[in-house]
Amino acid sequence: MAAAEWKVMRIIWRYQSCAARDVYKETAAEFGWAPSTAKTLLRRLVDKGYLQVRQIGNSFLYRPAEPAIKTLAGAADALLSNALEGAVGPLLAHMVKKSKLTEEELAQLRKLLEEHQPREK
Amino acid sequence: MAAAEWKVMRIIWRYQSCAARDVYKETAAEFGWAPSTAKTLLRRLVDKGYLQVRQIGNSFLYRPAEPAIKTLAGAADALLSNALEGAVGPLLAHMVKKSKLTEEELAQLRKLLEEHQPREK
DNA sequence: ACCAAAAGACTACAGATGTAACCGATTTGA
DNA sequence: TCAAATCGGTTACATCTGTAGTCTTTTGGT
Repeated sequence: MAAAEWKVMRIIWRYQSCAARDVYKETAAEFGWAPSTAKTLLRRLVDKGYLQVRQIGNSFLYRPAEPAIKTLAGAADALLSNALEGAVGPLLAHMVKKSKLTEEELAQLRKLLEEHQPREK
Repeated sequence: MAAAEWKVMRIIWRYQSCAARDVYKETAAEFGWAPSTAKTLLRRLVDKGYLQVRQIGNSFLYRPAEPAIKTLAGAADALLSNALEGAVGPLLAHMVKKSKLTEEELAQLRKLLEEHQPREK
């Protein structure tokens, strides 16, 4: 998924489900896109299976084809396997440093690390 | 950076510094690429500033323009800002679950999480 | 000194991405 | 009811990516 497509996905996730118009209202305001740009992106996301559409009267309702976390996890996996094939530690460290995390998220991550079987060196 | 480019970067990182021939030997063996494919990728990576070249005799020596971790961190940052703009927790959790980490890496991550200032909810 | 091998440079071309105009159908406000 | 706004669909086009052929120059071997 390319950057412009992520922008559209984020909007859809926020709305949970919305019409083309909602999307291009936002992309116009946020990025100055022409409506047709948003429409093209929506079509491509449907083609790729990231979005589903349902017709409502003369108009269409877009919604994510799968839960956001699944899509995100897929992207993360692509990065991991594309980029480093195994040497993930330092990258995770970097991401933890740069991220804003809530107390619950921190707790969950600590728990995961406790449970994590270390790999032999 | 696209998938094919990552493949080349990984080879260069492994060699630290190498000639075009080393790269296309590997890409031929691993992915069945024609030598020219590897050469094109090398050129593009130089154009984009990911690789530096130095001439050695009639030939060129390629090496990373910046430390691998910096390139990787950049890619991770792009994913974070492209994809989710803030809601990193569940993604990190996913990555931790899927990763193989050494004992040292686990320790470092635990330490980072200890020190991490939680964000207000 | 010559020729085959190898290096890098240039060119190619299909598919993906970023960005958008135009078009015909329909809804709707006046 | 009639024109304006809107909808989704189709088409466009420049750039980037994946993959590779060709050309010219260098060079190592004989």
